[in-house]
Amino acid sequence: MGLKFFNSLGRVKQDFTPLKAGEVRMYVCGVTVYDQSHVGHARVMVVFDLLYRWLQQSGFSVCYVRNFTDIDDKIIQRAAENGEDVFSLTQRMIAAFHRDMDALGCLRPTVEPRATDYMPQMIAMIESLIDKGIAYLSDGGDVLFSVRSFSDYGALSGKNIDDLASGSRVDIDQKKRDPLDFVLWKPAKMGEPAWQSPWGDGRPGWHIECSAMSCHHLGESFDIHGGGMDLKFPHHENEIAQAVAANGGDFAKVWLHNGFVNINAEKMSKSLGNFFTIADVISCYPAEVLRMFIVGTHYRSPLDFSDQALSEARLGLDRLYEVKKRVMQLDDIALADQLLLPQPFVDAMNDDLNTPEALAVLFETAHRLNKAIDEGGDVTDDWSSFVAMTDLLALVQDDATGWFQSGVNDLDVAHIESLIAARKEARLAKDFARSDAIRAELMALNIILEDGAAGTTWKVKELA
RNA sequence: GGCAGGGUGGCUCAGUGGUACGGCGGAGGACUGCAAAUCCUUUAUUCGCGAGUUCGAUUCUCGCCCCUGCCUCCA
Repeated sequence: MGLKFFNSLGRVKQDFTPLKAGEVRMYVCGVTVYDQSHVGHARVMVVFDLLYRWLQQSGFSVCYVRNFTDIDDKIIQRAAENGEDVFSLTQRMIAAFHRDMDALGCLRPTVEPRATDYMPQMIAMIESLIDKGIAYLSDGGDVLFSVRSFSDYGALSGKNIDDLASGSRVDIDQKKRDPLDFVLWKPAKMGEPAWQSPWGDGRPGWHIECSAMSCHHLGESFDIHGGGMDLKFPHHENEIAQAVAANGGDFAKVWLHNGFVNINAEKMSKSLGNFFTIADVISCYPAEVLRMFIVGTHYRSPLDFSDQALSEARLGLDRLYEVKKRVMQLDDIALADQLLLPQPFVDAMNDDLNTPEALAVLFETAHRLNKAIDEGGDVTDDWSSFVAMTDLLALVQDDATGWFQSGVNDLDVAHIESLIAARKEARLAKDFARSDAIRAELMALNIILEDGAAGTTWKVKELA
């Protein structure tokens, strides 16, 4: 079974064939850098990181472009609130974003363009749209895209212009010829950052940057364009309109949209204020737990965020680390010459990136490993598969012992180990009362002891 | 109002025209001085409701109920 994707454009699952054999060009909408990223952002980034890894694993050479929106109204507003320079705010937030992504195990894209570095490309695209009569300069000095001049408008989101217009929540703006027309370039107000253009000093509208940057790096037709479901309309619809109208070409062939992260069955978003930042979450849980939480649900399904959900992700990960720990305690661990992914895992990933199914294969492998260890059987093949799968998913990457002992300082470790040594003597002397007293003492400190063939090990008890 | 996506065991999450994957949890057992971990057995006559197509539907069709999202910035 080959690689298949559910293409939002047309809403069908279809075989994937890149435009150019062996190469995949993909663009993913990144973040607007005015604040910390939250769990919703984490989801997109992890989902497309998985896709990036999977495409490479499948033998493609991948050019992955993910932008930063570093100029926009919210950035200007936030910078003003902070009494901070726009550039310093965006620099800070980009650094924070990178920290979050590194913690989550997301690989850096091939290119991470920043909108402000692409003014000439955006201006050229807008000029081309004006030349073609598709964009116009309004009375207020805005350059607007005329939606009715683009016949395919609505193809991605399945919307019909007239339906949109009639039931619309869009404010009627007198400067617009049609309420759906959107801004390509807007004049700067006093004190705002501005760039020179044929229409005066100003800044670009939101949508044009993605069209300009994606086409600049990937050409006028490329393979995959991704982002959150909420970007489908109007953002992606507008990107298509701009790029196709200006350049011709098909723009993106496959559109992939991930579902939302919800809290209490409600979308997590900045505007509702019901969000947790990635930094918040990873201060309470190992970052891999957040990744596991995301990987455990298919990317297009809604994902309910809660403390309980994170705990469950952690417990699942614990099981995996438990196997790793047991394998590491084996005398002679070998890896096969080549780490082969099990076929069912490959099939699952090929099937529109079905990570829950892929995880099921991983857990089955873990179970077989445990069984083989219990029975003293050969572990090489399953362990090689286990490593191949966890490496691909970027899970279970920590040292197993460290995973279970995280958050304990050196002083406590010394204390724990001295108690374990004392208990060992008590056990040798068959003084089980003393032995149990020590176990109880450590349990009170949330430390669980495990007596194994190789001696006693300990781990931190997780608080549910 | 228009459009889109959902409703699967205690929780979570896959999936399929022939009665359901995995994880968490529960129960019993094995192992252990006691534990923990692991293993074994077990835990949905059932996949929102009703009707239809079919030898057979949770999976296809139609209707209904409920939930969420988009239609304004949003990953």
